[in-house]
Amino acid sequence: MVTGHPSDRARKRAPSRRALETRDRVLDAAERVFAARGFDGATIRDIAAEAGEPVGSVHHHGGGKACLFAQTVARRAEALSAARLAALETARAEGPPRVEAVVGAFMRPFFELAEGDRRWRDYARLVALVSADARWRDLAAEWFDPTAEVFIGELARLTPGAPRRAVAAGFVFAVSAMLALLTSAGRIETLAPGAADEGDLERLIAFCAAGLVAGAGAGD
Amino acid sequence: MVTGHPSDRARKRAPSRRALETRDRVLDAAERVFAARGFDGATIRDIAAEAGEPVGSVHHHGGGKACLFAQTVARRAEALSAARLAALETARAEGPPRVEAVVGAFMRPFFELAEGDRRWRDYARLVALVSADARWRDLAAEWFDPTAEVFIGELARLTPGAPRRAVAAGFVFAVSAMLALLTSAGRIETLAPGAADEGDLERLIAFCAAGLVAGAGAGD
DNA sequence: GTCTATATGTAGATAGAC
DNA sequence: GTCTATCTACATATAGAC
Repeated sequence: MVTGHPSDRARKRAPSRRALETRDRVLDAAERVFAARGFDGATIRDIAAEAGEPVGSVHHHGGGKACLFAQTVARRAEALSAARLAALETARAEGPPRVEAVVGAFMRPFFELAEGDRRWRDYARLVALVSADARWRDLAAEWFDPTAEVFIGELARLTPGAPRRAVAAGFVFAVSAMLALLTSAGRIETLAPGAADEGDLERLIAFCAAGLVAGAGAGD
Repeated sequence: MVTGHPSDRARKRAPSRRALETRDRVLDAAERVFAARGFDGATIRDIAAEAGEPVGSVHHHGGGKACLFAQTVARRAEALSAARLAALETARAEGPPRVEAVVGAFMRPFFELAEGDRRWRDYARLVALVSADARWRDLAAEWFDPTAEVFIGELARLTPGAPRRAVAAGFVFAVSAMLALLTSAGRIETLAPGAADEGDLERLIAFCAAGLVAGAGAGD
């Protein structure tokens, strides 16, 4: 799958400010449309209309549909990783953290970013798409696996004796649960009508922390 | 989204045996192709080629793409629910079961069906697609929610004092983790290279059971 | 860099012979 | 019921004027 923008190879000069704004508008629109309709369900035309740009402009700045998708995923990945790693450092500052604090360091930054910012909620849907679709495995490996390794390593240190496979499995389960809450809180509402959603994040963290501890000793 | 087959309204007579076989071949092919490429990524032509049928035949038996998808989801839903409810009855036979037994009754039947049967593994991908995409909410509500209600009710009985919202949230987290393992065990392999996958199901059940108990008291 | 126009392929659906 | 041929729409992508 081609994901490199053509201009990466032969960029002649720095783009103008207006060009950068256009590029941002295109990426913002792509983020919304990919989040709403998935990769195959989205069309360049949808994105162009959403951005208020002509179709050709989306191609020019995006470098093709797959490359455009890859760019939207990459754009916020570093900020997300940085926030998570900073939270982990904070948790580690006073000696070995508890499992719950490590899980919180991974999850809370994403929810804080998503709270009140539609763009990060849309981005969460992109992350869920990438995680669920083997076609984007390379993208996931590039942008998400390094941080995952750090957290898995930290969790392994806190659950001595647990095989790495058990910790990795628990981490994958936890990420799935996190993405479910980030992208479809409505599903919980359907099964528990009328209740408020305050506290779901705390429930998620408690769920995953307890699960990681219990899973570390199971299945061997 | 239209999901009713035209012949539902004016079926003149029972279909011949050959027609039924054709219909089954079409549904089998649709299941494979939808599982591999998603709803938007799949095409009627892919399905026709996979089934060894002409394109028109797929339209005739499927009643359109959306209806065909709905049929593939519906086809195995009752068998899955029945297996789960039977397992729950077995667990309940000797007094109140433990949370872990209830989680196992929900999850084990699906893994047992998927083990060694590619069609059920493909079906798991369809279930994951339906769960993640709001567009299929009605389909999920029709085929999966009733069983979910039964299990949530049982779990609520076993965690007295927990608000229903907490139990429902835990159930959604557990289902997400289950679908992650059913549909992309390879993701665990990436993060824990070389290790075998024996025991992941036990880890999943331990993870979710502990998470449900811990989540029941959190977030309030 | 931007935008119009267009090239080329393929999608879902259907009509009508057999 | 089956299968061929076709309709209509829209997809991605690009060429080239400005």
